[in-house]
Amino acid sequence: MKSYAHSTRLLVAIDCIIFGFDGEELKLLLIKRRFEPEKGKWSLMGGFVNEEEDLEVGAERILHELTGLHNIYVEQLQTFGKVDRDPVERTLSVVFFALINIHNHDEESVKSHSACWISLKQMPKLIFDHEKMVQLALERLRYKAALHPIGFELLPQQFTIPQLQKLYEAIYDLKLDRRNFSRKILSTGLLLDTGEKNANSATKKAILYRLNKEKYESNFNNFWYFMPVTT
Amino acid sequence: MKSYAHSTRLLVAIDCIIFGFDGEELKLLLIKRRFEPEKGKWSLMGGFVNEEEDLEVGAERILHELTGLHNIYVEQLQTFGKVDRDPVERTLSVVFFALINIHNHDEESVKSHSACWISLKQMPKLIFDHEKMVQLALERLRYKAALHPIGFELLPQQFTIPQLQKLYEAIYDLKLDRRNFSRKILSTGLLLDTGEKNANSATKKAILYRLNKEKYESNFNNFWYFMPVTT
DNA sequence: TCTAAATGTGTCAAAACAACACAATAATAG
DNA sequence: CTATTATTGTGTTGTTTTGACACATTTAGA
Repeated sequence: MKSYAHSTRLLVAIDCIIFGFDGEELKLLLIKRRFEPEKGKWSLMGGFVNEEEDLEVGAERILHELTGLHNIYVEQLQTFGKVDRDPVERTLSVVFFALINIHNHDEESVKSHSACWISLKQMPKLIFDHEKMVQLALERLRYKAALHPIGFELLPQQFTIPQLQKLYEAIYDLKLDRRNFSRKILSTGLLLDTGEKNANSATKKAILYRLNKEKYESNFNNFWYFMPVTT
Repeated sequence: MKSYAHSTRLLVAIDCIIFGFDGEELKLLLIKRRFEPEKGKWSLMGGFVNEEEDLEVGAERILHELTGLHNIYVEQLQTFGKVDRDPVERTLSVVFFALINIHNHDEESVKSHSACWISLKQMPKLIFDHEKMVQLALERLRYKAALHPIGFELLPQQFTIPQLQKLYEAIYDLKLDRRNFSRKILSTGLLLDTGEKNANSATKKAILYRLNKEKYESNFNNFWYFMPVTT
């Protein structure tokens, strides 16, 4: 048997939601679409699945094409398959989201794609159902970051507790108590004191930490309770 | 423009993981595959996506075909797309999982598909990558049921607290303290006392509760902390 | 050297939690 | 009819965690 006697075969795309954090705001790397329809409009970075390519490999290819990076945090979000989601032809979109350090990317390839880091709070209109994808990705990020230590993927190797707090505040769009946050984070044992201190600070220099990799990996699938419960 | 000038179109299947609970064990509704390859082997219920059919609609169609039920709890899990996952031809599988009351299903259609409720602890070998799908679905169920009140989907309309506890113990494969569990569940306000008591009990009859729908819906996306933290 | 802004650490009362005890109910055995 | 046994409902207690808040320390710049 070489194939199933079934005719409906669909075009399959991969779209990537790329999160970054600039120290103040949560941002997305968006591109200006380079072909019709909707040419010139804001869009997620995407591409079609190749014939002999696994989905995850396709996602990495597409992410690499835009950012120049390998080995970044990627997770499959969901597949969007509404019949009319693409006006040209029915196209399934397998959506991934990625977390990267906003300062680690290839400026050239970003430029050549007319890509831009845009704050989640100033999101422009996006093509097709891409806004729904972003919405879902944000929910998933909030969900996951509240329970698993993935926030670190958005920060540099060395970071301070106040930086980490600002990140969580950006993700959840709320203010946290400095002292309680610090206590909670330190109690996880995920942070290792590097001995160094933050250089560029106008006031008291904060301690630089790095991630405790062993603890991170061994306990990744445990639940942490980073966020306060809101009932 | 009528289509994209791109040739790779893929066959897309939908596979459904159907969870049930018989009062003691967590079970899956599995079928014996009715066509080649792997004819006669255990498999998840599935089918191909129709040309003019949304993914969710396809999932409901497939679930209805096997169980005779409509309006059941369904959630998209993930899309499996390894190039060689189906030996015949590359086929994407969009996987859904469903939670149903094990006593609500059409015996006839279940029989005609040679389907069977099988305990998770006695799972047979499954075709292709279906075991991975089940594994992922179980993880997702554990994840979700710890934080959101979806367990109720597996129980009859009226249920007792000991029944609910047995359900959670089955999902997480652990023993819980009866008294602490009761206190925690009641404190959510999700349970309404029906005034009735469990009939078929050899000893003290337990209070029958039903779900507080308003609370269920309004607070569904809040986090509940049903399960103890294991750090 | 004084000020202002940010950081590190500590306190305390309230809430949540795990471990455990005891009384009430209902079928069954004697 | 009573004792036994299994199960259910509810309470107690000491410990831990949490949220709200105070105070001292560091650094750049006035």
